[in-house]
Amino acid sequence: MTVRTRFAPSPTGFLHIGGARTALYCWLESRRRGGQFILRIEDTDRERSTDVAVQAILDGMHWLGLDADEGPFYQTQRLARYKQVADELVAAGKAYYAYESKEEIEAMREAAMQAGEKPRYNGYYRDRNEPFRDDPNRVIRFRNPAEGSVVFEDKVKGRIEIANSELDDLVIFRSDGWPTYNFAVVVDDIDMGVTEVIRGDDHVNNTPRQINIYHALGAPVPEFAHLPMILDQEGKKLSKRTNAVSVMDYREQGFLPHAILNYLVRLGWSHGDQEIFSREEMIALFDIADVNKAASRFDTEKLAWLNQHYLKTDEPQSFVAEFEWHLQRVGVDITKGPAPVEVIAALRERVHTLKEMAERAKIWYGPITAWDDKAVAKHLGNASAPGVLEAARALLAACEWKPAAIHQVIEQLAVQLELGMGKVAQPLRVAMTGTQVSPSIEDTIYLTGREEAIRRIDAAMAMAHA
RNA sequence: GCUCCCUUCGUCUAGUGGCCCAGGACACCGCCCUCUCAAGGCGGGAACACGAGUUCGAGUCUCGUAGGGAGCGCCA
Repeated sequence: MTVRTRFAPSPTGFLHIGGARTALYCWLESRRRGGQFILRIEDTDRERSTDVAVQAILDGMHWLGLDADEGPFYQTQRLARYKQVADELVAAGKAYYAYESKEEIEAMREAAMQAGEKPRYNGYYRDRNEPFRDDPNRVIRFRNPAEGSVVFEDKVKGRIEIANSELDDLVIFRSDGWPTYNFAVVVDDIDMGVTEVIRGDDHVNNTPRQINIYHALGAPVPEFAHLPMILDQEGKKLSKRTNAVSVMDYREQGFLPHAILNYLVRLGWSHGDQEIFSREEMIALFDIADVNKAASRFDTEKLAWLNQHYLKTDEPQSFVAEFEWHLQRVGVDITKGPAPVEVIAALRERVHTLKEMAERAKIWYGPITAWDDKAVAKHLGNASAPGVLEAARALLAACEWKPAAIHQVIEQLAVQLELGMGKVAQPLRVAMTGTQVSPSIEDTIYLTGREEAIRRIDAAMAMAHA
């Protein structure tokens, strides 16, 4: 039987980083084993599900390149099927109607807590054999086995056993006519032939209940793998308030999708000492059974390192489009400056993100907007600066406009004026950028363009004399 | 409260009884290189939560303690 995994988010928010890792692992597991990856939107919570969130999740998945083989399926479109299965369960005596109000249930829970027990349903209607009646409080509850225990071998956590006496008769159909999560997932996973259920470990405690439903339905139980949580830098639960949680936030911060994937694949999983994984390597080497049991923290510094690694080793062509997206976001008109690929070549070793790259590229697409006083004083205010600028102006007006040729001009200048490279390059750097930090001087000048470079030297000469 | 789960450098991790006075990576510090900033090279500090056991031998097995997390919904 072929392996089928599924990613089943509920559309109540954006695709967050933990969900992205779950999706990645599902995707990798299906890819390595030659199976299928299914996307299913769990939108039975009519109160909180939104179309905006559905779109955000789809966009996030697409941006990461985690394309599904099947779906997206929507649970809201499968209502008739859930009803049918629930009715079968009731007919077979494996589920029953119950009529307590929410308030009554709440009171029941509190009473149980008082008595030092788990808060749960007391089973009032379990053996009452109450027939269907039209009642606003009517729900369908699953008749959970009273005896024995449920045991399963989790591919991440290992053997897990929970006594049925710990489980109560959960609601599988709400009074509003919609199925609950625990029921809908099982019906869907059976119908969709899911063989590997890979999800967050906040679902571990639901698994025994679901296994009981599989049994009641006479369906084969899939394999389970529960992934530990991803915590923030402080070891706290990731929260929208203090962390970037949406994968699209990471896009805005200038991270490459592949860097995020590489970071995520190593968070909780490893292959010896290897840190860098191409898409193909991930697929070939990843195994859900090798995932760690413990929660891990999200370390933006390491993500930044990976991002830079890909920035400086990937073919610039492969991410120019993404870079141009960032250039536009910082208000750059890319027709008014150098080709973005050339900017990438100059900056890729000096920044960690595309956002940073775009910020620093601004100086080549428009006038210098700010002068660093210290830089001006130090490098334009010294004795040799005017001579350097003047000589450079003359040579740059005539040389071939290529970084290598410009480099020669600078060197020639240093020899001619009997100055160190620093004395020659720094005044020019300040002239080109208004600051004392930039890529190599020849790249900086080259990207500025001849006309503009000369204009900036003129401006700098005025400042040097003043 | 009850149930389930987790615990190796600051962080991500290697490690499946001897190869470990614990390896790699990020971060940090130092040196080198150098037109600035980076990148790169070299080097450094830094961990088996604790306590009992089992064993000739334990980071690795068992039990306990402590700490952390998740769940206990007509949310997913």
